[in-house]
Amino acid sequence: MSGQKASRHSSGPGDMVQEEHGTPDRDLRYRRVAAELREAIIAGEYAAGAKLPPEGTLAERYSVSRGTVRHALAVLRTDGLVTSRRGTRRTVLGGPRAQSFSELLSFTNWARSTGETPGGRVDRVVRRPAEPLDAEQLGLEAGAEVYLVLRLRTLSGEPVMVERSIYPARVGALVAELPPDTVSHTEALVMQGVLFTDADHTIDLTWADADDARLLDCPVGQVLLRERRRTTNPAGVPVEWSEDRYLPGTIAFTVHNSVATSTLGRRHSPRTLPVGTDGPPAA
Amino acid sequence: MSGQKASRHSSGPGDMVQEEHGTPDRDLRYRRVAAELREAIIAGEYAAGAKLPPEGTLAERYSVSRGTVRHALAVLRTDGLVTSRRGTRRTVLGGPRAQSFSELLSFTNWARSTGETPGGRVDRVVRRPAEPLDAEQLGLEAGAEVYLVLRLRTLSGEPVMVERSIYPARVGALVAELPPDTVSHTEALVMQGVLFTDADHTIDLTWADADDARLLDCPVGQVLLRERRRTTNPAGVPVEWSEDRYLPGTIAFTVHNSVATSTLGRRHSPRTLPVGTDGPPAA
DNA sequence: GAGTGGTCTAGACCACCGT
DNA sequence: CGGTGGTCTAGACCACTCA
Repeated sequence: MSGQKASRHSSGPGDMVQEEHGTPDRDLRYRRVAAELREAIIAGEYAAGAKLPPEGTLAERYSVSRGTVRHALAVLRTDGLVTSRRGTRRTVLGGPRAQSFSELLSFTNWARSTGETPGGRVDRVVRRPAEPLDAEQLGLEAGAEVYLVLRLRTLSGEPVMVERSIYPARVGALVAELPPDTVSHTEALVMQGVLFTDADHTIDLTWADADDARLLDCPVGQVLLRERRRTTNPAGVPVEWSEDRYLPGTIAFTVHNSVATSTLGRRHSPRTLPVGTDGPPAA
Repeated sequence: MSGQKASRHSSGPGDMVQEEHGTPDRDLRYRRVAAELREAIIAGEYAAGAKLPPEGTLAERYSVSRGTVRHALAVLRTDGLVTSRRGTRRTVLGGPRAQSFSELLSFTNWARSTGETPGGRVDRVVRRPAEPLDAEQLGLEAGAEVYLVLRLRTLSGEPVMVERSIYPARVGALVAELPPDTVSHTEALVMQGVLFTDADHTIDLTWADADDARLLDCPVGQVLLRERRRTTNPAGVPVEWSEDRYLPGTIAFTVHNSVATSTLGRRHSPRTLPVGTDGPPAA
């Protein structure tokens, strides 16, 4: 959402409706409508560039109010499936499909959604006092107890990423109890009632240290694509702080945004997180 | 927007309301409310972790309907300023503030919004037939005429990024006419009536070629953070296709997302765009 | 000027959270 | 159980696009 262009267009935050947190897809009417439209688009009933029927027509077709249709269309719009402009019918866009929050949050969910086979192994779990950056990101006192989980993640058996997740004590204790072969820590936590609702991501690059090199089977100093993520629960309390390092060529991050959907930004001077300037290790 | 968690939460696209394209911030009621709440939050009237007043109260306070308040809050939510959960009041989040669409779209706008001084110089403008990737991204016939604009971008005089923008003939012709010292091509285009409403971004890494090395004053083969961007107008017609290569350490990309706001994704196997596997040039 | 999307209202009901 | 946010409706009016 938000800004745009100067003269004719020009900014202004976009807007979105609220949403429920945990209902099967087709229970809610707007989701049902969104799902059916999405399927129709993907099935090719509406080709890229085609116009969608007017809201009123859709409302009749699905026997819902216009408001509900608009809610559904807003979902599709954020997903980057359709645009809209006053005065004309909505247009179907081509382009990549955005993924869901859970696919973003969890390597496992993401891999599964792409048909890949996710795997991994825990390298070590360490219980230690929070370092300054940990404390800051998790909103803890310096020195509070945290858990560090270092894992290698694989795709179809190939090493792809090293994940360093840091959890506050309460959450970390749950993670430490998980069976060593647990594929998705995130999923396990969710099932134990830990809620993940918001995440801030920072993407830049860094260089492999000894752990990375050993786990990814690459030289120390190898350039890696880095994603750092701070995830919070509905109350805004941080529940995870993770640094993921990907081998180049294995992954790219995609973002869709529009005048009605912001969320992405660039960062220059260190604001919250230092940018990866450390430079390649002497190695 | 979108998905969530498994058992209790679990996925499902989020949702957003539609939005208008070009009205001053405070004309619309929901924007006025959003703006005032945003200011109040930034001013510290609601600290991080604090609870916002209930929707009904806000509706009275601003003399609008509850629907309008919800619309405003949805804006703040997408910006990552507040969370929400049924049954409890909304919570104010800390964390980085999301930037606007225009800041994302244009290096110039972004730099200005951070207080930096953007600069740059055009290295060359080439009019040539579209290469296969260009044609695909711009939705043109192979061999259709496009304009390539190669520019060095600087921050406070320091080289930061090399931008290769490819425009379809109609748009390119406008760009080619711009005075050589035009700082913001995007802004200039907007003023000429070219609309930018949606963008797909892909972030990965690549290695400097001869042009990059010359302009950025770095060795050939230097690792660079790459952002490729395809921007479309409200009709879904591509208006720009750009590849930006940043020196490491100068920049990081940030994304906020929540159960109510997706847009970010990972990509593994080439779907639309090949991931940067080319590997460092023999150099 | 007809068609269509964006804004806004008023009210209803439900699901969930905490006390 | 009361408070609060999420869903849905029905209708109104306006702004913009396009023929």
